Amino acid sequence: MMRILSRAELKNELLRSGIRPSVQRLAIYEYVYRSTAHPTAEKVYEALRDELGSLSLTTVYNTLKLYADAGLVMMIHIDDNYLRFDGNTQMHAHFRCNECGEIYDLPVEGNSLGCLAGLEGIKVTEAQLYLRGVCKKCLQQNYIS
Amino acid sequence: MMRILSRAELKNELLRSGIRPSVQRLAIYEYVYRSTAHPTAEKVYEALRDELGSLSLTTVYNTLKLYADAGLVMMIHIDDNYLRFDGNTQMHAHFRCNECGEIYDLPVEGNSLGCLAGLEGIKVTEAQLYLRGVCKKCLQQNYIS
DNA sequence: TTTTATATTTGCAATGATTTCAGAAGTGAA
DNA sequence: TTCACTTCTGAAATCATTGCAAATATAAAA
Repeated sequence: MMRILSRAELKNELLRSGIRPSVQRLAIYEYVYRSTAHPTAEKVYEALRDELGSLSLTTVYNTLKLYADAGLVMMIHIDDNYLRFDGNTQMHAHFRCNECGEIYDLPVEGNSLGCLAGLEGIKVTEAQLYLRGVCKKCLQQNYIS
Repeated sequence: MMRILSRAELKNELLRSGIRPSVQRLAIYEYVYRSTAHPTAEKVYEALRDELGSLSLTTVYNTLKLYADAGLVMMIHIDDNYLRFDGNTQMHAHFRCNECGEIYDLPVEGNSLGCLAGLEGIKVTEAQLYLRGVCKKCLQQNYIS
């Protein structure tokens, strides 16, 4: 588990990736980095609009795309309707509850790609494991009702 | 590896799932079942339109959704731009080449979820493993040029 | 400090895959 | 044949995401 970074350290992360840390960029990075809710672009926009005084949804999309290309955030495609973003770039799986729509992180232990065959001669740069089903909370509620 | 089913057997598969095998439905099922290209709805539509004389893109979408809910086909979310479908419902991973866009199947051996923690009390109904990178063919071409 | 060049942000319009919807066509039972 | 019900169709609507050109901010040079 990596230590939680301060705002100044997040700024340095951007610089290290060759990205100039404008006010908007740092705010967007910090929000996604600290969130555990896998926010959509819209969510990031709503959360920061007031705080920043001025912000465009286009900027949010552009910036998150920039970060995804730089490997600073992960794009999560588990939702049928929109793209989500995750500031945690360490290997982990995602579980989406079909009842409540919530997305949970699942830790991955050991070699997650050990079960895969046919990787010879292929260059893998990214791996995502998505699970769906019903979460603990919804299972209990369904049982009661 | 499961035996390849005949058209009559595919029809029975539909009936067993409580789906009435109309001309359109059977054609769509058979096309996705026999394809290894992870076709989009548009692709299915183009491939069957002439053969069937009459077909609506809406029907293709509705039918594929019906099959996905019934567990007869898998929805593949690996492509940023559109939904793809896979008639192979056995556990396997998908690899998408970032250069050519091609999607390949990767066999999964053993317990693919063995590396996961935090599954207690959760009901998992679906697992998808997506990989991205550069495929063998594109790696060779990049080296030559 | 001003000028200048460049990078970033903004808001609106466009895009396009997917869905909605209401009517048409098909199907099977009586 | 009629009736009730299911399926299909095509056009219009939806809406997340992207394109674009103008506005603004920033940093370096003069």
